[in-house]
Amino acid sequence: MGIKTRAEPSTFSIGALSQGTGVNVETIRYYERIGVLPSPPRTEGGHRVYGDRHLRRLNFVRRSRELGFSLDEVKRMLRLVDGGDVTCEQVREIALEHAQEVRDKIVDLKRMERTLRDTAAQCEGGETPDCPIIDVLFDGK
Amino acid sequence: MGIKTRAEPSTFSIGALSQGTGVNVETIRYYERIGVLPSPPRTEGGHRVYGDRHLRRLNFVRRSRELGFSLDEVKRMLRLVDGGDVTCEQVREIALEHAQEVRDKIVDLKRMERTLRDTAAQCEGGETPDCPIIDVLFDGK
DNA sequence: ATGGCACCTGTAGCGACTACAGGTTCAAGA
DNA sequence: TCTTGAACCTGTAGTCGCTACAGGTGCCAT
Repeated sequence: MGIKTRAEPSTFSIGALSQGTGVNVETIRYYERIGVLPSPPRTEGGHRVYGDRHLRRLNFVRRSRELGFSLDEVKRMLRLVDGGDVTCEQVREIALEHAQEVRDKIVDLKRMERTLRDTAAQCEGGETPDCPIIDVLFDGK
Repeated sequence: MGIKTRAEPSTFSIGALSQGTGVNVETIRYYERIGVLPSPPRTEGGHRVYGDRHLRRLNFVRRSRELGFSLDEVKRMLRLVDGGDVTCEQVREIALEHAQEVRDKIVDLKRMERTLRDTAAQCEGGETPDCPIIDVLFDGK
């Protein structure tokens, strides 16, 4: 038998994984519970033991979340990756669908902001009890 | 005693109020429970009876929500209105604070959208199992 | 051996609703 | 007047993506 030349893969605790990814410990356990992360092996005493593949996967989840993907979308993408037969097309579809949702949301928020600005502009901000903002909210434009 | 010349104020059911405001029946009851709407009088049998002031108030809530105010912000504004000594300044403060939150949110979403677009652009969308989107999500830029 | 921090499970809370289940009332038609 | 059945009632649980306990155990350094 040959000597093992490859180093043992590094393992770490949930706290270290949290540090390494910036994802909260509670959130990591939550992700496991809802099936976003696989259940890792445990120590005799029941502590979770993670490896590099968990780190990579959790970073995937974190980056996706930062881009506003829902956990459901993340799950769908991970399922494709796990299936092995993931194609660009499938992932691109999810990403483009999501991008459209984001654009729609931006349009919504811009409309809100404009209305807020317009309404507040009518408001002198004095001590008057007659407030145009209140009037608009009560009785519409 | 003189004849009453003013018409009886119109009253309506929760269903009619829902129709009139576009707010779900369940949501109206929810608003009452959390103290955004006052408890209306009831019929003998326990059905809620609403009047014009409820309609006005619910429209206020709906419009505020459409502008993205949280129910807590709505409550604060209504408290000012109810107090009677509402000043423009106080309401304007809430509105401007909220407008800033909306602007921040827009900045966030725009950043997301840009990243999504950039990433998806690298993706030919073919049958290739090597997907740049997946790569970015796993391993960062 | 022991102290104390990190870990464990399970549950409840947030915001803003929505969706039941299982029962009662109301109003219109026969 | 009686009978439908839609609309109403209460109370509870589910949604999403976490976060925050409480009450207990493991791990490691001293």
